[in-house]
Order: sequence, then structure tokens, then C-alpha cells
Amino acid sequence: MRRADFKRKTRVIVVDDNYDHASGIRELINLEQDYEVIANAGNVNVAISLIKKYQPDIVLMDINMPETDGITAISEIEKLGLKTRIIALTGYDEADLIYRAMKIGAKGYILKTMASAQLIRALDEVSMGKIYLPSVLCSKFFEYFQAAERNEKAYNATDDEENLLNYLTNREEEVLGLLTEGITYKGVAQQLFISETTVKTHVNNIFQKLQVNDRTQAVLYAINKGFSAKKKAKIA
Amino acid sequence: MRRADFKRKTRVIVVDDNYDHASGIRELINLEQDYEVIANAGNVNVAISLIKKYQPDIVLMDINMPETDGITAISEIEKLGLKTRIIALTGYDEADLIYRAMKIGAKGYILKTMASAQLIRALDEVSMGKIYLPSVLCSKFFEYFQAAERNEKAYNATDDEENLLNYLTNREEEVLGLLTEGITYKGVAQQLFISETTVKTHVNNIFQKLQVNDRTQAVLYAINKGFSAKKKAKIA
DNA sequence: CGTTTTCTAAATCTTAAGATCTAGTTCTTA
DNA sequence: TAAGAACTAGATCTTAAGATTTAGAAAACG
Repeated sequence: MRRADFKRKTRVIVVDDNYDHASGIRELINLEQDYEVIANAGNVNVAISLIKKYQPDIVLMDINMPETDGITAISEIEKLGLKTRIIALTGYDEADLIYRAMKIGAKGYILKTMASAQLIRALDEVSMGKIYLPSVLCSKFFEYFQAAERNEKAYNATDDEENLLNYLTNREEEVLGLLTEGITYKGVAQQLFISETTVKTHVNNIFQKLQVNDRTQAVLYAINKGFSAKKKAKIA
Repeated sequence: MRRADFKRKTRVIVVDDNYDHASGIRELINLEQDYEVIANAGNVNVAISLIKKYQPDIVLMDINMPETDGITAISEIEKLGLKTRIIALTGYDEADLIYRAMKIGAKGYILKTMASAQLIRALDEVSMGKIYLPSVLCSKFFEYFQAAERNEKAYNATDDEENLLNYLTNREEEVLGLLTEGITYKGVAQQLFISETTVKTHVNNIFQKLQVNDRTQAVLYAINKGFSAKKKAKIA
């Protein structure tokens, strides 16, 4: 008696607006002894209520659907907080779709054009709690991911030149740090154990260095340039 | 005459503080006809100057090094803006290291314990401009990536309840929007074509609704809650 | 139709904020 | 050792900010 005979089958729901395609997948999966397709859904709303009802182990979600897009659907399903794992399914290997799907919590991504063996492998991997992303798609993902990170950086690319924060002294940074917490002169003075007039001196110097006119502008400048009130803990 | 005879070999620099290990890799790579190790570096500083000098096609970077860590090193190298591609190398498959390395631009990630064939495959893939991440590491990456995204969401999950911004009227939102640009009462009055005293009234109401004492705190609150000065264009 | 918001605005008052100048101490560095 | 930068702080002055009260007009609402 084999082990598998004891095991409950892994329950799958297929979401695809193309009925023929959904049926194809269903048959394919039902050939496997470890899996059973317990329902099909032609649109997102039906899918979500079915998922709520049956709480399947895995959802195969077609992303290229009219009406509500599949990405939003994944997001909705993830919000339910079930143990259900989602595998995304598309016709094309668009980098941004792969990125977005994985970002919001898909556990796998496969193309419809891929061999059926890939689908089964994806089910195997994902049902074991792993991520399944074929290397071609993995590459696509990282192209997009790294480009996104580069843009993020470029946006905050305040690092070297033209970052007026670099001209601040340590003490001025400390003071600015407190300003970015919305503290008054008096409060800053108390926290740093210096007089209020000293704080004013520092703040005025900060204004000049940052080329701003008041504390709000200074705080905004600091935040936009990624000032993080670091260096606070200074072991004397 | 084979095509490969014409091709310039792909130039590799190995960065590893363990000399024996670096030598091992060097020999391994030099067995391949398509690759040549043009230099070794035992620490990050040497590595960077060598990379600047030779501009290799690929850098094999050990992450587990004393002194400067390899992650920072990758970051530094990426900043140079060369066409050099970096493959990270570690002894263990720590998810956060994989995540951080890939995030800052590594094109591949392999473990020292992996077979030498993997190393060569990584070189092949990466030199062709692709990403190389073995499926085990790919899974690790996504574990971390998706967890990070979930936390990001949870952090901004200030949306509904307890977001005092929701109590603001349209006009108040407009005024706050201008405050978050560091504009004075007078400036706001001019932009909205209302009197300065009216602006003061609005601002005071904003303070009360947001439970803050001054404009800096109001701006900070707004920014932290994801206020984006939307709804600005209001077609009358 | 009366009531409640919302937007407007004036008057008055207090104080925190910001500008400017001077100056002493300490520490670094050429 | 002299020069400069950094941190400190007092004095003085101006103005922008913020608090508070009152109130009219228009729109929304029940």
C-alpha cells in the first residue's frame, strides 16, 4: 500500500475566462493522482466566492482576463488570509506582470505555452510550500525588479552632489533630526541640554546651508533627500 | 576554424578573502576556453581599483568577508556604472543576503558548496546578459521579497481607521497640500485667492482635526499617512 | 423650512520663530 | 603656534505663526 493512498488529494481551483482552456487544464490535472480540480471559475467574482467557500490548496489564476484583471484578483485573494497558494498563468512573459504578480504574493508563474509537465511541476513545488518560477521568467522578473530599484535610487539620487545635507555639521544634523519630529526650539534645547538661543543659532545655520526660509521647508528638504535621523546614538 | 577562436575571452575578476578558495575558482575557470581570470582581489578596496582599471566582464564577489561587507562592495561597483556584471558568492543560503544582493544589482547568486558546473553555468548565463539564480536560491529570494512586501503593506495600513486626514474638508485638504510644500500663509492665500485670515482659520481647524500644534507637525502627519496632495486639479 | 457644514473673513492677542551681531571655548589642522 | 571650524550663548528686534472669538453667505441635509 503506497503512501499516496493515504494522502488527501491537493485541491485546485482553476480561474480562466476561456472555458476550453480551463477544461483542458482541468483534465490535465485530474490525470494526476495527487491533484483534483474541485471547481472552475470564469471570472474573478465567482472565483473569490468559490475560494472563500472551498479554501482550496492552490488556485491557478489566469492573468489576462477582461473586466477585473487577474493581478487585482490575486491581491483580493491574498487579503483573505487563507493558506491558499496562487499560481499565475499568462500567455506572454511580460516582465511587469510577472513582477506585480510575485510582488503581491503569487507563489508561482507559468506560461500557457509551456509544456504540461511544467504545470505539474509548478503544482508539485508550490504545494510543497516552495516558489516556482521557470528560469526564463525568473530572468524577466529580475530585469524588472532591478530596473525598479534603480529608478527608486535615481529618484532619491540625492546621494552625492547637490545634497545640501552633506554640508551640515554633526550637531546640525542632530538638531535637524529633532526638527523632523516636529519639536520646538525649547524642546530641542531640553533634549540636547543646550540653551534655546544656541538651538536658534544652529537652526539658522541649517536654513542657510539648506537654502530654505523656515523649519517646514527644512524638514521637507530633509525628508525628500532621504534624511533619516541616523547617527543619533553617539556613544560619547 | 571554430567561431570561438575569434571570440575574445570573457574576462573575470575573483574577489575572495580566502586565497585558497580564490585560487581554486581561478583554476576552475581557466579550464574553460571561453573565460579567463584576469585578477584576484583579497579585499574590497583592492577589488574596486582593479575593477576600475580592467573593467572586467564579470566579477565573482564573495559576500562573507570581514571588514567591508560584500553587499556594500556590490553597491559601490554598481555605482561606477560599468558594464561589469556581478555574481555573488556565499557559503550559506541566507534569504536576506540573497535579497539584498539581487536588489542592488547582482546578476547571479551561487553557493560555494554548489558543483563547479553551476559556477560555469552561472558565468554562461550572466555573460549572455541573463540572470542566474538556482531555483533553491530563487525560492529563498521570494520568501524574503514577499515577506518584505507584506510588511511594507502592513506599515502603510493606516488607510482606514484612525487616519485623521479623513476628517478634513476639501478646502482643508487643499490648504494642507500647500503647507506640505512649505508655503506661508500669505502664499497660500494668494494661490487660493482667499484672505490670509481665512487661511489661518483653515489651518487652525486642520491642527485641531489632526491633533497637532503647528504646521511642521501637520506636514509630518500628512506625509506619514501618505497624503499626496491629490485632488489638486479640481475642474470647476 | 430650519439646521448643520463649509467656506469665508475680521479683530485681537500672545508667543514661537527667525534674523543678525557679537563673542567665548574647544578642537583640529596646516 | 596661528587659523579655522564647530559648538556654545547672550542680546535685540521683526514678523510670521498660532489661538480665539465672532459672524456672514452659500450649500447640503433631514
